[in-house]
Amino acid sequence: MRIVFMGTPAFAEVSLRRLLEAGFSVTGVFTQPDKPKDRGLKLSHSPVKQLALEAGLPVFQPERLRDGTALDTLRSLNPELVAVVAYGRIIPDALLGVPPRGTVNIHGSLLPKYRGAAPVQHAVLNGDKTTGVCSMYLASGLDCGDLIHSEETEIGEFETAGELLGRLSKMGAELLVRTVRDIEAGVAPRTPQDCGGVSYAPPISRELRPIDWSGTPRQVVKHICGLLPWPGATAKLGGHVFKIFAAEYTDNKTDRPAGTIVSADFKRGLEVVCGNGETLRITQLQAPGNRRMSAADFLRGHPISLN
RNA sequence: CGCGGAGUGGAGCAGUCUGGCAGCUCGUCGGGCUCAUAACCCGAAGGUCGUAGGUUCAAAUCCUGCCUCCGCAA
Repeated sequence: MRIVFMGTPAFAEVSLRRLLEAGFSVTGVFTQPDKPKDRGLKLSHSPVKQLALEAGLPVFQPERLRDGTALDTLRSLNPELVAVVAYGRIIPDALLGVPPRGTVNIHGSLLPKYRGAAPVQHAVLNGDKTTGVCSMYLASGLDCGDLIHSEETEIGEFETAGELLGRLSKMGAELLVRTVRDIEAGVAPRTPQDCGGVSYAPPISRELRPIDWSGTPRQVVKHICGLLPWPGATAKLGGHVFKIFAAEYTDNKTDRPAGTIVSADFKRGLEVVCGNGETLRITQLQAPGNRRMSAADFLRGHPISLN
């Protein structure tokens, strides 16, 4: 089976690695163009490109997919199947028509729930107890193709989107291998999505960062977890805006208003009132320009006064 | 040359501008007090101030090179 792989971030890299381990013939890899990144704006390439280079696979990084060049490239690779995992672009219909066995995609949710760019983050943000991954045929339209396989998993109470993404990437990789094998054997199922259950998971943006203390402690925790590792939920406490990494539930209740700091010492921790009067203890945070540390450590050197 | 911050006992920080005894809040160890404590009191150990040079009577502090770490932005 000649496969062309399209993908970009770490989530996709796991799938490509698994495909190669499973012995499939990957004849070309499409990934997003290199971009200036990090301190010094060094040009860096995607995890998928990194792996492709190590594996000696041809890498293609078209700036645009609709100018005909990408189509010619894909045709010249003569794939039987195209596998897309978090490529970061809509694949034009013209490209979908190239591989005779179709174009398959791994998506980080149980479609039709959470179509779009950030299914994993939204599953966490919404406080869902479970989510999953699924494989599907790519069709024109956002994540609306026919389903092939899916697998469900529970979301940990304090599991971050990043951690969940890591787990789902492994599940997705296994699912991809299984899917490709089934297609190869001609036994892959094909089920249209249930249009009644459609919901969307738009890209995560920085505007989502500020914590709304009027929510329940669980909602706040889910907000924190859903925005990690990026962009991170923020809270204004004692005059500074902190990035919040972790919090834990307490047994305390108070009638003070939401957002009030009820304790800020390294013994009791940094405890903040939520909407229903229950409090949440912030355990890991990061001050501007500083690195991440425990709330207790931070308070040793930066006392916050209660008022 | 994208912008910026930081390296100081085990932790988090102050001190650097204006050079002059190594400091704060904790932790650790020993002792004490209390019905009790995430409480209090007394005492102790623990630091080549990232590194190499320079200036100086004197450098954590000023100058120069280097190393390491981190934030923002993408």
